[in-house]
Amino acid sequence: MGKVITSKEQDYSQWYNDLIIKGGLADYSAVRGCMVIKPYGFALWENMRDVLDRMFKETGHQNAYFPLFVPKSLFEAEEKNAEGFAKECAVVTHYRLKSDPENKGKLIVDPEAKLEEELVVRPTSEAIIWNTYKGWIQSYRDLPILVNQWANVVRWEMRTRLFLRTAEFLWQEGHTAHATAIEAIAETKQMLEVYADFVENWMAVPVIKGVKTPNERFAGAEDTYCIEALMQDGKALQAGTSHFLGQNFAKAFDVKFSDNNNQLEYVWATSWGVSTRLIGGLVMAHSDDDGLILPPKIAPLQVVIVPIYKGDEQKGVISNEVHILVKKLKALGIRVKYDDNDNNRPGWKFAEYELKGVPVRVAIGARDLENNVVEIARRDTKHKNTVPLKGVEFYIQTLLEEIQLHMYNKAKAFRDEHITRANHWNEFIHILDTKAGFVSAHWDGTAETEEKIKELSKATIRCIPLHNEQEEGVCILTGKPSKERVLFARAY
RNA sequence: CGGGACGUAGCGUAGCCCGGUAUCGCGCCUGGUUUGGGACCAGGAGGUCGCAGGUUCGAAUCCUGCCGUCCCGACCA
Repeated sequence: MGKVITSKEQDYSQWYNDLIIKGGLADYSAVRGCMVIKPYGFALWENMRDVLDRMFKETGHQNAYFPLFVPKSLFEAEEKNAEGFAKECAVVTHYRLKSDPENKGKLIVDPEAKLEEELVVRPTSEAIIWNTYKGWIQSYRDLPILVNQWANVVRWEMRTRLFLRTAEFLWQEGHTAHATAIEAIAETKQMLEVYADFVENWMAVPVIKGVKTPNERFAGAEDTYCIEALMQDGKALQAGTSHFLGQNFAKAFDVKFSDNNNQLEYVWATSWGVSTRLIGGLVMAHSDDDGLILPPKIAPLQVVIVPIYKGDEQKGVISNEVHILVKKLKALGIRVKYDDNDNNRPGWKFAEYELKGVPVRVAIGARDLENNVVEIARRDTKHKNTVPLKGVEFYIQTLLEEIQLHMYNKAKAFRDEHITRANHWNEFIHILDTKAGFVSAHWDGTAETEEKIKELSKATIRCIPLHNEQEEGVCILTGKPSKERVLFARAY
């Protein structure tokens, strides 16, 4: 027996860690709070990145790259943003090490090499970008600026979790500049739709689109839109955010443009991002006790073919047949691997690829060849089927689509079953403690009540859903009047 | 930053209470037999017992300090 995964039931956190580590997505590293993304995990990220990147370009954006370091004076320019991130910033104070005169072979920070101005390692890039945009924008003819960057950022978190929250993580951050508020708001909403489209249709994770309350808003934003996903343990996960920044950064960095009446106006801004955290969400939304379950559209490997043979002669015959099949599958654009490694037996391979979440497994043995069939196993349901070898590539192509759809539908059914209405406080707590998931409830709209609910229940307002149904009611905590329900949940 | 657990071969562990140079499983190497759900036999390699001090003839084991990791909480994408 090889790698054993802790069951979800027994210890959800450990189950999650086991999937990441034993599934080969990532490793712990020598750096506290930082992880190594292994080739299999990075291949998954690359697939996600490529799709998103294409979507960004289709919506008119271009990629650029801004510095990792932000001078402190720039960082603090937009006060709310700076305050919001201040307590999780890594700061560079020196630029040189030297040999320790008292400890041979060791190094110390050279006290002579103190920077005149500290450099903040970016927790997000609005500051450095808006400082740059100031030089790019004079006229309305320079607008809009639609830029995205793929980058790493650092947020010095107290507590880390693989993919969900690490000190350093990879993400993309879009930063756009517009002549009007209307246009900037449209951009903010457009990118939210792009994220929702990506997460639902490529990652097979259903999301709820909504707006954050002022409390939960991005520091420095006028409005934060989000997509919220639900994990199998009933906790919510913010999967992406898109911010309407108003003129806050333009004012902080003095970015003005002349409109067509030669009037000077401050520029309107947006920013939006998704990160490697999505991988954590993907894992927790779909996987089971046997390992990862990856949606075909972004799985690094979509099909693995395992030969079953006695002796080299049989293996040769099977391999000849498989090579033809591999070619056919590749011609259809399917990512396939033929695992003819002699070191592991079929049973081992079955378990290993299930652990890694490969959507479809094809097994071919001598017996199958005699009958001109192969055995097809799908990862999501674990169903096995014997199908004719002839035309099997089309069967697989269809099956991959079916798996993608099934994964989404299953996750959506789970999500929908876990949106529960609560009308009284006791009911609210009871749902959170027993069933979890989203709780739809009335709230009086004040930050104080929101805080109080969070303190008492550990649940936060995940969002006010877009196009939310208006309904008279009373706040579950204070009994004050409310005109719509909002979604609460305990969250990652 | 608080609470808890832990640190012994690549991984998972026993030994620690009661001090005598380290157990077992997986993995790895060699050879052979195997291959339809994590194969078997035989032989073999691999260890600063987290780090630094201390006690002792002798420390994985006892004492002190430090470091690190994970889990739970507060904070956050």
